[in-house]
Order: sequence, then structure tokens, then C-alpha cells
Amino acid sequence: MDYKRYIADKIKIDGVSADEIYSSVTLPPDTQMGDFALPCFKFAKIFRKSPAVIAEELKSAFNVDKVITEVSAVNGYLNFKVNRFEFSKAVISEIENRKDNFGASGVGNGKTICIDYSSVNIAKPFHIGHLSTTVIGGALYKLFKFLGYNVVGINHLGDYGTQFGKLICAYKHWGNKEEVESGGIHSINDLYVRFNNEADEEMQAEAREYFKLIESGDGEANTLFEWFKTLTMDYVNAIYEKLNITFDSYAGERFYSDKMQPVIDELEEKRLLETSEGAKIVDLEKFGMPPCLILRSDGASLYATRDLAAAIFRKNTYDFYKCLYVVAYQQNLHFKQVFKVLELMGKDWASDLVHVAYGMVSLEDGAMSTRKGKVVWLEDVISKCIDKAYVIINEKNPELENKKEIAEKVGLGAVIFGALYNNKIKDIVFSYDKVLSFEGETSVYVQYTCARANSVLSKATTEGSLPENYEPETVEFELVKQLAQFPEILAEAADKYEPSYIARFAVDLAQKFNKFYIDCKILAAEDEKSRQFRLSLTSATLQTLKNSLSILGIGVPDKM
RNA sequence: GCACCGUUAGCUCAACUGGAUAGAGCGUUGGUCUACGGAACCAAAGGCUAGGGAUUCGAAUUCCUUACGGUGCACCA
Repeated sequence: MDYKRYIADKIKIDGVSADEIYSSVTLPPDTQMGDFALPCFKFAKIFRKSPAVIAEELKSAFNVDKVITEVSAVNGYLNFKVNRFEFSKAVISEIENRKDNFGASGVGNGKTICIDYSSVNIAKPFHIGHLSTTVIGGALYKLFKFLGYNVVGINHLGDYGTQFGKLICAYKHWGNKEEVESGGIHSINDLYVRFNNEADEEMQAEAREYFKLIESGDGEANTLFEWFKTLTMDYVNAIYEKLNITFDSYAGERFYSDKMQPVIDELEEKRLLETSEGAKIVDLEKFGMPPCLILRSDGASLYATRDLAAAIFRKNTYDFYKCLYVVAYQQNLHFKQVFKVLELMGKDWASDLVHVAYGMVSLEDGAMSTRKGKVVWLEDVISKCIDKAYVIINEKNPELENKKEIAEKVGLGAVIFGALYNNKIKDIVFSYDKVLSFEGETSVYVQYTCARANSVLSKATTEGSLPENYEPETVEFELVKQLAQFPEILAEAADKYEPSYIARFAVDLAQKFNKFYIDCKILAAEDEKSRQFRLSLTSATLQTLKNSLSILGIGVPDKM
């Protein structure tokens, strides 16, 4: 039941629609004031009366009932108190009925959303900077799926470009099969780095030749490239599996290499293309932007060219409702340009393209630099977190079964959660101290809370079922109200493309549960009604915590 | 130089998008265990929301401006 709607429908204000009232209903900062509130300041202008007077009038016109038991007018706010038991019953029984689906609204209704995220570059290992796009994209993927959308996860592979000519050249000079086989992707990366540091003019020319050979489908160059690609995909897939990340398409740069010419033709046809300094551009000066480069003076295509082709291909293929690009804010201008060019081409769906920008990761002593060896590899972060979780489990709970498996859930949770907890636009300074901290506002805290709840439930001799007529105490009711917010939080997270809302919700919920847990005895409750109610509440909380973490891609162990 | 983003407690961050007394975690100090898991809980200290102006019933939130930091600005992606 939608309490805001119920309240909005009961209040009649001339000239103000029920929907307007509905959207004004808020939650008071303190439960003592009430459970819902309607600020009356907006109406003051319309009626030329003080908000306090309006609130008073609305109060006396409002008939309390079994649902809304109390109304008060304070400082221009109209505050409502609900029947705690009825409210709790509605929330808890909804959770009991919907279980893993609690929170899903179905707003997606089968509409398609494409999400471009993570984007593997062939021959480059993941460093900590790749974590954000991967887990933010992954969380949005699960969130939209949960809300009933048809989601297409796209890994836009970086598998085309002169750097692969360089790589093959480096391999031919310095590499050998055994080394690459044992060293995997890192040894390929080392070859590439070495090329950039040491290659002379002669090797540069050679690299350009190798690139042409790959393009023309030459046997050996292509075989090497495919081998490097396989090594890369094996490496990233192992990471994706741990992080619970999936894709539906790996169409990348190479895939679009033959799909750009029609776009260029279309630009030409629509008289958008101009020649400037030997290059082909779309002039965007009218829009306060630098020109968008389509073709280099040597005729080669560019980043923007591929993104134009990709957007058009995706629209034709998936007929998306929205297409998201989970890419760092460094590329704000690039996407603004590409979206503008599509708009100028007359694509009315250009407004459905969204750049979901997030902040950058640096190290405590500055920006990462592969060449200087100043880099934190993602797989190292993951394994350190899992190792630490294992050590702690061994200390605290040495008798536990499946310690390895649980340590994985805990350690991986910490890695994922750490990257999702703050607003995505914030820059992050990576530190091992922070990701390895398992106290306070962390996934470990949430998982621990689940383990507690689980432990209580497993000790209960009978299952909890909601009693008739029970007056929840404030700590209990605070917890119920938090549970009730879950669907709304998910909707906001989807609306803002902001997984951090869900992460923060989970921590808030865990905090409220822990307060309840300390304050109220569950198994040894004063009476049977309390026991029943608290067991139901515990199980509803556990379900909701699991749902939130699972959208973020984090598992919940029964014990830890 | 121009454009965009950021600046909130010692540190890392919230704040229902303009609402009531700006809240958490970490750190500091002091408490809570004969228990349903202490990876927890409670309490205290800590704030002129970077500075200044404007808008209005009301601003951390909107606008202008200054400072500091980040990012981008033509043939890399």
C-alpha cells in the first residue's frame, strides 16, 4: 500500500491536484514528529495565508482513521502518524510474499536499455581504474533487469588500432611463446610498454606494417593477434566471474571497422562534413564546442567515428529506450560532441543516449602510470581482500565450513562495495587501508548483520508469523519504515544511474537492524506476540538486505 | 585562456533534489559482554557547509563572483 498516495487522496486543497500533493509528501527528519509530513509553504502563496494557518486548517479538515491515526500542525508542516501495526503488516507481508522480487516495480515493462561498460582493451590488464566502470555498469545492469527492463550489456572491445602493430612488432623482436604463455597478459603488456620506451624509427615503421597486415587478414599477424585476444579474454573473464559481471555483446572497435563508411557518407550527404586542416570534421562552434573529428588527414577514422557508427548500429539492432555509456568524466566533451552530431544528423533518439560519468581513480602519490610502474592491478586488490577476509575468519570463526568460499564473498564484496558506496562523480584516491577496512560503513558490516539475522532465525524453533494487533516499539518501527523505502530507493537509483543509493540504503538498514537487535530480545521476547513479530521483522530485513546486495553483485554468506 | 566538474567535522563521505535541530563511518575520549554472533552497540568532543554577494517565508542545495583542486579543449582511445 502506498501511504503517500493514501494521504494525498485524503487531503483536498482547491486548485492543487492530488498528484501535486502526493509529490510534496515527505518524511520528517525525526519520528517523534511523525511518519509522513506535508510542508504547506508552497500553498501559502496561492491562498495568501501563512503556512501555519493552512496547516491548521488542513488539520481540522482531516479525519483520522484506522490508517492515519494522528495529525498535527507544526511550524507550517502537517505531520501524520500512521497505525504502526497496520503499516508494519503491510510492509512485512509484502516482503514475505515477494521475497527475492521485493523492491521490483516492473516499470521497465520490457523496454530495452543498452549499457556500454567496462570495455576491455586487448593486451591490457585491468588496473584499479577499471573497477568503477565495471562495477557501476554491472550494478546498473542488474538494477534495470530487476526493474523489468530488457538489458543489453555491451563490452565495447578495444581491439583495433596501431597499438596492436606495435605489440606484434615488440613480440617478434623480444618475445617468445613460453614467456607469454607463463606470464599471460602481463607479459604482453610488458612487451608493449617496452616498445613505447625503446622502439626506434625503424621499429615504428615496422609496427605500422604489422598493423596493415592485421587489417588485411595476414596469417601470422592475425594469428598472434587472436592469441593475444584469447589470453586477454581468459584473464578478464576470470575477473568478471568473481565480480558477477556479464555481457550480452562484445561488439567492439574491430566490429565497427566496416560500419563507418556509411556514416561518413550520411554526414557528407547531410552537408555536415567539412574539411579543415586536411581533416574531415563536423563543425560545432555554434554549440560552443570544438569540432568533432571524423577522419584524420591521412583518411583514418577516429574514436568519434566509431562511436557514431556504434550508436546507430545499436539503435537499429536493439531499438533501445536508453543507451548508457558508463565512462569516466574525462570524456565528457567527447560524448557531448558525438551526441550533438547524431542530433544534427536528425536522429531523434540522440536524446536517449546518456553518458553516465564517474570520477577518476588516482594513487596516494599521484596519478597511475603504467610506464613508471606506478600501477595497482585489479586482481591484486581482489586477492588481497580475499586473503584478509580468510585470515579474519580463521581468527574469529575457525570451525566454519567453506571458509574459502565465504572469504571470497566477503573479500569481493569489499572490493565492489568500496567502489559503489560514494556518489559516482567523486574522484577516488585508492588506498589499501581503505578497501581492506572491514568495519563501519562497509559491505562486511552488512554481511555480518545478515549472518546475525540468519543465526537468530536458525535458532528459532517455530517460524515467525505476524501476530494480530501488536504495537511496535520505536526501534522496531524505525526498522519497518526503512524496509518500506526500498522500492523508492531503487527507483531513484535507476533514475539517477546511481548505485550508491542502494549501497547506502543497505548500510542504513543494517544499522537500524543492529539497533533493534541490541534493544529487543527476539528469541527470548517478553511475550509470544513480540517474539512472532520480531522474527517476522528479522526475516524481512534479511530478505531486503540480500536483495540490495545482490543488485550490487555481492553475495551474502549464511555464516561468516 | 575557454568550458565542464568538485570544495560540508581532524580524515573519507551523506543530506529525500529548496524544507524542520546539516547526519554517518574512521580516528580520539569514555562506556556496554555471565549474549539471539563484539566484524556489534551506546555516549562525548568535533561545523559561520571554502570566502563574498543575490534570489525568498526558508539556501549546503538555485544564480553571480573570488579562491583552491580536478578534467577536457584537432587528427590517441
